[in-house]
Amino acid sequence: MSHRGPEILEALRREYPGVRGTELNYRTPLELLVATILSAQTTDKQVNKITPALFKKYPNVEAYADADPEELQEAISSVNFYRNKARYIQQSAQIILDTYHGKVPDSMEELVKLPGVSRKTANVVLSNIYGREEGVVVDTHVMRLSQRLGLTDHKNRDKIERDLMARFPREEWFALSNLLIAHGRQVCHARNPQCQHCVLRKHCPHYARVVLQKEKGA
DNA sequence: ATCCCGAGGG
DNA sequence: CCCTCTGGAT
Repeated sequence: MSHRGPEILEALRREYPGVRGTELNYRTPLELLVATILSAQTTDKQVNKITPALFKKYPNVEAYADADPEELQEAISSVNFYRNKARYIQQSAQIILDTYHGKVPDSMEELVKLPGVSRKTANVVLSNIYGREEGVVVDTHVMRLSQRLGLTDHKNRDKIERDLMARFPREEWFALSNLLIAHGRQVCHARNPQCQHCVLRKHCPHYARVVLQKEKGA
């Protein structure tokens, strides 16, 4: 089972040589933290559409902390769960100001204390900004592909992350996250996975099942 | 109708 | 484990 790890990574690297990190647009740690909070159950494209104006209106931590809650909501109203997210961003900003001298913390332990930040968001910030691979970014794509590829039997995010961390060496965690996400977006879709174009077919139990189903149906 | 780089609460 | 939040694209 775990022997497929290196082959999967190698095939994905060949397929997506340009993949480096997040597709979210940002210039500072704070901007990435905010963009990542906004990206929950929302496409990166959708987030990138609103962040230029948002970052201009709220240029620093103080601006978010002092923001009028309704104005902040309005500024992000086109993304999903905007009321929760506005609250998370403002509360996180206040904590960063009070506890971390206005600087976005650079450890998993501190990041996950922020409201709206769990391991997934923390991993995005840590790996993209600070070059730290404390874990694997388990988003909806990584979750789905890990299950289809038989890299995990779990459906819980943290358990899937543990399985991936156990199967791949730490120095591959960042690349693995980004490659699985790229493949999920381009080929291994939630609804109609393009298995005919998939470079991981021969490693994929899900594909084997799909083929079997077809043969039986035909 | 279903999905998108989820998190918090029960 | 489950549910809610909740808008825009497909």
